[in-house]
Amino acid sequence: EFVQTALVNMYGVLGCTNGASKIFNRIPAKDLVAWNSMLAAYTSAGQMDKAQVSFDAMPSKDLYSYNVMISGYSGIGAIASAKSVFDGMKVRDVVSWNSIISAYIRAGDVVTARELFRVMQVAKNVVTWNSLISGCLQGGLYVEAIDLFDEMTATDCSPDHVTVASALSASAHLGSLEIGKKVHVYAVENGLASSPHVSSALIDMYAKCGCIERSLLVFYKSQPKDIYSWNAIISGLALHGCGYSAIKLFSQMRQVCINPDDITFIGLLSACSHSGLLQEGCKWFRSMQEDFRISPKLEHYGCLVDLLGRAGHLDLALQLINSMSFEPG
RNA sequence: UAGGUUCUAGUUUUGGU
Repeated sequence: EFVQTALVNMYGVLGCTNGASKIFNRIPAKDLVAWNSMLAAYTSAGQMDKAQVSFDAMPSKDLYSYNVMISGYSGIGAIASAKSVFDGMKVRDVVSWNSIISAYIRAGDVVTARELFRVMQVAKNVVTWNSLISGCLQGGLYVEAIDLFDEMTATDCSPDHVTVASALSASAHLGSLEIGKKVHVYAVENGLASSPHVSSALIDMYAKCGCIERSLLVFYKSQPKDIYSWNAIISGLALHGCGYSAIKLFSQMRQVCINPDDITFIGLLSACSHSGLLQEGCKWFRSMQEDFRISPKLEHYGCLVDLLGRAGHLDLALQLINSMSFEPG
């Protein structure tokens, strides 16, 4: 029974709801956890019709069942359905509150998320705080994100690496080296500075706050360097007009077998653009498609149009725009 | 001996869209 439930979960994680339901149907005595696992498989695949049918058919439900439904509806942007599941609960735990708060955040409604955060009757945990802080970031409310970080440090719920990465991102958007440094100090003092999320956020923060030297320092010290860190330093060098350094790091990245993604090329192309490297930019734009099989997105075209325009080739820039297979955003 | 299931996250072009 435990084994079969584990299989249902495995199929669920893989997004294979057919496999999950086959296993589920073969379980002779389905307990509540098995039902919840089947529900989770449907909700994480976004199949809310099937999830709702299972939910209604369940012989009994617990907090997990309701919470899974809230996050499922949240995931497909059905905020009204998420709310009605939440409202239908007699007892709610912190995960229920976190799920409904995230639902409003995903819907872009930070106002309601903030209200729920303030009135919730169960103790907040680190996810509650992180959810609202991340909502503020998505809504461009960077000062509020930092205020929440400060408020959180005064509670008995300590920030974790997710919180710190978010606070660093807020500092970066504000361009405030002073705030960013404070968050960095907090991270070091609390043993959170070596997480990959925090490392890349530090690299980004120092670069955006005008301090490319510190950004490079963090980059070289960080271990292991994941694609987020590589992308952050390449974009950072681009921002500072260090085109050749960006290209150099790009080739180092490939030497250590990190595969560039579409974000890497936005950084690389913008580096070429900021440094006026016309030939290089065109070369990498082609290479991106031919060697890396990455089809250009709006941002890549934007970089290249900018590059061509700055070099005085407005005719070629226009030609490129006309060659796009989709309408400019 | 209470176990398998639920919530948050860092990198993104165009100097002031």
